[in-house]
Amino acid sequence: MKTFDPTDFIPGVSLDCVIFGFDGSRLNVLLLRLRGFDEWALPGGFIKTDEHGDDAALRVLKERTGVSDLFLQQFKTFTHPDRTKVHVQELLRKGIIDENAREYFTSRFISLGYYALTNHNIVKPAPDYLSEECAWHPLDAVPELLYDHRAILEEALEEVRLDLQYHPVGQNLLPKKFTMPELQALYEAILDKELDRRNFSRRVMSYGIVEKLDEHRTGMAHKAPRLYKFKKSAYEKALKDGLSNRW
Amino acid sequence: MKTFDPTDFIPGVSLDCVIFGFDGSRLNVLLLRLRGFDEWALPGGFIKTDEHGDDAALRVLKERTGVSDLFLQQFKTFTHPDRTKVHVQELLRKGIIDENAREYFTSRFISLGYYALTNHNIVKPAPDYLSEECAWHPLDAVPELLYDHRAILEEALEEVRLDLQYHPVGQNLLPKKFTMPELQALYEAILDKELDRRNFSRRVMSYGIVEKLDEHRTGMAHKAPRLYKFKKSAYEKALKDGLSNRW
DNA sequence: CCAAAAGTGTTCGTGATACACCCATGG
DNA sequence: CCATGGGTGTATCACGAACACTTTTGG
Repeated sequence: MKTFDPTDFIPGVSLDCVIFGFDGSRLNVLLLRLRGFDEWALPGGFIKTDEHGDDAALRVLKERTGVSDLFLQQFKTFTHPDRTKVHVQELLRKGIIDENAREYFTSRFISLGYYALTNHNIVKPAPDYLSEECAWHPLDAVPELLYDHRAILEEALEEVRLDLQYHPVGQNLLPKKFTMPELQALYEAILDKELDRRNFSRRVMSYGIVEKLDEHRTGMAHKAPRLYKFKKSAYEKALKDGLSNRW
Repeated sequence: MKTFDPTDFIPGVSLDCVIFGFDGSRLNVLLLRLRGFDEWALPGGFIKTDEHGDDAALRVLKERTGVSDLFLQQFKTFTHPDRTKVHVQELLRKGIIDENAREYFTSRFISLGYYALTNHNIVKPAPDYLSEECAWHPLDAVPELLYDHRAILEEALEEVRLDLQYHPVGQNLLPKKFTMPELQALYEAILDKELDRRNFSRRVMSYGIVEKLDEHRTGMAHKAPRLYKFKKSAYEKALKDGLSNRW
């Protein structure tokens, strides 16, 4: 692996990705543990000198997860002047930063927050060159995080819940063909709230974004649930235009 | 006025403010015309080396409008690598940038987008040191803008409309005491859409954020409309928690 | 007294909520 | 054959949309 060259990147600007993974019942978030640290951190990176921020985020995502077509959304930029201060000295002291990059890392950073939604299973977590572990953590058991990453995570979660009010969710998070209970479990995991089975399916169907298939998921106990798939064009239209406005 | 010293600011990061002003019937946006340019630009600025982005935006706002307690919202960061390329050469050629700042201005910039909502009347538009004019423009007659400012403006407007779905609007935009038709005119201006008088007032009242007063606005023709004021605590709670969730 | 705008009430339809019942499957 | 979960139907209620009538004011 080639070493980190600070001149490849614009200074003072980083990005952090809150990657949510759905495992069928719970939401998890992908975290890294830096060498020599007990705390964990959000996967992040820097923007190349001629790169769009969104492309940088996609690159980071691809590097950490192996997956390239995730739903990715910029949600906020974090600019507190001391946001990295608490841990950056420790980072330098531990000697995991190359000599030539120490100055780059010492400066104040603002960070673009992105969130991504993905399926737990298609992801192969890969640590970056600063980390020794990359792993999923369920949202109700998130360990201590570096810097202001805890706050970034919280805001990402709020943002996902807000987006859910107006935009369809599920593409990339569920298998191509999925059952209604699976989709419902996803919504319940994101909202951390139980929903009524019957009303849920009626509402989803009324949006016209899923299509009923003539197949059932067999093999498990109980009645075989019917399979559905997203209607691509309607789904994308709903992503762009929203699902309904109140005024 | 002291000259611009690039070492006071973090490099490569700017901010742009989309300041919407309501004049009683239409939404306007505050724009600057740079010396020697025909195009206009959003009021913007840079972040001091030890300053929070939000504080920098408040500072810019204060400098351009004279007003300090505006509702200000960060909504997106613009990171296209060539976003300023089209005009930055022209800017340098016109010689309105100090010699010592030319290098600072030449570099690629990412820009934090903020929007603010204010009352047209309480604002005293003041050009910055690069501009010769600072003036309101109605949304349906926005002139050519520099850089990607047109796109920033469009996205800000979309964001305001989205925020309107869930959050109260009106504080700072209307006088302390206002009439229901005035509030409705504001909503109509933002949404660019006519609303039903009767349904509107019922809905607003149901949110519990305004209080009916025993006063009327007299002096104009026709029936004297009743005055209302915002209930501060309920208004702020609604700003924070939103007005209603759909799931 | 009349035009124009403000205030209030009613109806209607849609969509959310809260239920109860039937169906399929594996053990 | 039964426990468990999946699928569908229906009554009710709240809310938004559409609409009509009355009230107040200045001219």
